[in-house]
Amino acid sequence: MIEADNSKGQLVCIIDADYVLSDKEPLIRLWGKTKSGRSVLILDRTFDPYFYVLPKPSADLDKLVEAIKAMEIEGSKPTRVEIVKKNLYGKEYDFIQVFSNNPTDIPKFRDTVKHFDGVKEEYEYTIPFYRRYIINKGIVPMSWVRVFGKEIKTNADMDLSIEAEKIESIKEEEISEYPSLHILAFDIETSQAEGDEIIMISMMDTKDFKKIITYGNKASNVETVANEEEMIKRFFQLVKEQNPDMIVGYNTDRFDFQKIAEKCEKYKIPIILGKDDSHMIFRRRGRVSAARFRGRMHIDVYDFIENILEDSLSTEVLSLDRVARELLGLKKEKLSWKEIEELWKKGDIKTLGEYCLHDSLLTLKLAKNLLPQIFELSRVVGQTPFDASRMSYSQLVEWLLIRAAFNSNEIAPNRPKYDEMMRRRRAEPYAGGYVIEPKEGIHEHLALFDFQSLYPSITITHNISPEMVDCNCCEVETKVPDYEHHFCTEKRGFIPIVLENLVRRRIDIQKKMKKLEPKTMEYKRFNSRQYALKILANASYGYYGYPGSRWYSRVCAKSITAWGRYYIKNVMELAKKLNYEVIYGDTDSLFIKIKTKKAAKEFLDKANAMLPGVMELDFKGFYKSGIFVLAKSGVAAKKRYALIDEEGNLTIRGFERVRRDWSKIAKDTQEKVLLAVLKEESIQKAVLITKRTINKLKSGKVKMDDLVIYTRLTKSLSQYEQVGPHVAAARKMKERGITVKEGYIIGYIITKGTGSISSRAEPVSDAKDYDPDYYIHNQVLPAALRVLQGLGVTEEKILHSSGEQSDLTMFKKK
DNA sequence: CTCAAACGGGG
DNA sequence: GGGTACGTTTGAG
Repeated sequence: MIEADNSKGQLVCIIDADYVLSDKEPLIRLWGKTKSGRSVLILDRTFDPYFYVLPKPSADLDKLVEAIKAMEIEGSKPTRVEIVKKNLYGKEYDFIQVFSNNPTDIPKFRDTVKHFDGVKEEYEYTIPFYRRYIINKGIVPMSWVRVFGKEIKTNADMDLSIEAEKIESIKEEEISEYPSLHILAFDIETSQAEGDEIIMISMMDTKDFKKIITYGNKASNVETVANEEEMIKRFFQLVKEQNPDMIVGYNTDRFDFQKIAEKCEKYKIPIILGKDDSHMIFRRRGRVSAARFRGRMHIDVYDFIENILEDSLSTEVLSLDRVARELLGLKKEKLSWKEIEELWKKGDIKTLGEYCLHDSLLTLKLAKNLLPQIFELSRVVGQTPFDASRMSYSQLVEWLLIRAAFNSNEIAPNRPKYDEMMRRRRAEPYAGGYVIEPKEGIHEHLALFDFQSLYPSITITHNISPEMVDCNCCEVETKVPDYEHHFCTEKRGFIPIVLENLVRRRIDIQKKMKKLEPKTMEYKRFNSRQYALKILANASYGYYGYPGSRWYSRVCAKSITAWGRYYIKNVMELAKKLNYEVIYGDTDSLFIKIKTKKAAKEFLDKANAMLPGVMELDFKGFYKSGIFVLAKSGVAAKKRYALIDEEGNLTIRGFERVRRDWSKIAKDTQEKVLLAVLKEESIQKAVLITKRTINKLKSGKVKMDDLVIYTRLTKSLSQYEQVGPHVAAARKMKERGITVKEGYIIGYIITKGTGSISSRAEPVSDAKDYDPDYYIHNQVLPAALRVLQGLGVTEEKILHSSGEQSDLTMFKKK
């Protein structure tokens, strides 16, 4: 049956996009699925890459156009050169649009053109071709299109391939659901003991397919092959057989696929996991290289969690077990590195297999849980889930703005050059949000109020946009508080318009949600979408101040925080005038001592009556009591708090996280302290645990194993300018004839004696004693205090108190 | 105080 | 299709 009926077109949801060069011409490929679940590849060869040139005002435009037309680089010439009117920061100019028939020509042409007489600047020469295409064609990933064209044959493993003649986007309102997708999760286990080998691979998909592959030992639940190489080949073969639409994993960009790539290089086997016959590529994108295969989207759930979701999680440790516990309520029995190697050595493949498969299961469940959120984010910014799931807040805002710019005939400003970025980074920090530091102690009967999206509201209300700063066109009615700038009140700025649109869409969705049952799929989809709209609006302030921003503007960023301080101070003054005590306030939220709901509502109404535009204060609820701590560390003040609500639920934030370069005794103590607080509901017990650990350290009875600190040598020994403890220990090892190289992880113990910490760092094998003071004050106490400080416990209290902390035991879960 | 260097996730 | 992390923490000097 041919579904590509040219009269009606084919309805396809676009999941991914890329391009290939075919006969030296770019061929755009859109990878999608129909409602009935058929996979469709759409090909389009009608789109040409281009960039813009801004001539100097003095330039002879026609002459410049001729010069650009005449240039020839490595046999390529521009295919078309046109003069177009476009806006840059709201002002219209004549731009020269330079087309090519090959995307790789664009940087070459740009490099040549920039030296031409009469050229002021070049623009939009770094927009990846497939992104340029979907933006210009109005195609939104994870949305539907109707494609008209003829069916063709390709080498891709798809149900249908269409050479497109016309592609129509379907409006968001018409179809908002997703096609059903076949998702496969996988996980690998490795062992450092035997040359860093991959010892096992497990898979699980949404069609009930499960598989564990290993080599060597046999077990009933696993498939055993001859060796590592065969196992990897078998993995590729199984992926091809199952032919899922997506592959998902946890930290697979940085770990699993890196390991697989290393091994494939060693065995000289190609990594073919896509739907065509192309190899896997690592697309460098800043810190992380994204593992990409064509036509089968790889989503690394961890990337998305690290970039975006972390802010809304209560766990501060992003390991698979902790994230799964929070989001799914599922526990992962965590095996340590050592335990995995022991199971492998013992040949207990059955247990190891179960463990490995369980990780695939958790990853699959996590993906099912998070993909709807990734898809909505993808829709809102108009980038593929592959890209959107790997973007930071700033990048998401940037791509949202680039698409909006195209739609309003604006040119996207360039990213800053390296020097400019460094200059921005070194710039003086400016005043941020207004903070009222809390008085020490426990505060009761707290009402929490916060501004609904304070910074986006300010941006919209006061028209904060770079091209609107200090205009000459209108009467200056309102200046930014304590700042010699004003924003135009006649015209609307580009960014406020974009934000207004986000806010309006969010309000519409929230209205629709009120009519739906919270359990329905539609409700959940809307909820994901309003969340996506919210985080993008909230990230826009940060984008003004982000050094890599295309729309960087310190004036805008400063003005936003200045207005923010102005409004929250106003609200605080109102509270004082009404004789309410403000206990704590930070940027956009404040805790006020109010006892009744009625009084809270009255206060809220009075506050909102004096706020302009879309600005609005919300009442978030009552807390029976709370403690707030402002832990000064360097320049920035980190906010930590512990709250107990009316139901008796305890919320603590800003406490966890000791890293791997901490000793086991510090990590264990922190974990026990946290458990005491959260599970056993006793701060007193937590203090006792810490005291006990300290006493044990003093007595000298702690096992040396628990004191080892592991740190990686990231360069060769001679290259170090600063000799940290691990470097000092490594140098001692070298002197004693042990090989140490870049990349090695050095284990050391801080021993007794005098001098710097480094000079007392001894390699594990040589350490005879340990310095209790160091482990108490630099390891155990900081780790425990990270949790306890927020609960009002100080170092002195742990060291000197008799253990009586009765004033704090009220912090209990019900 | 400034500056260099390491962490995260995975095993 | 030119994006070379990022924000935070620790210890040395």
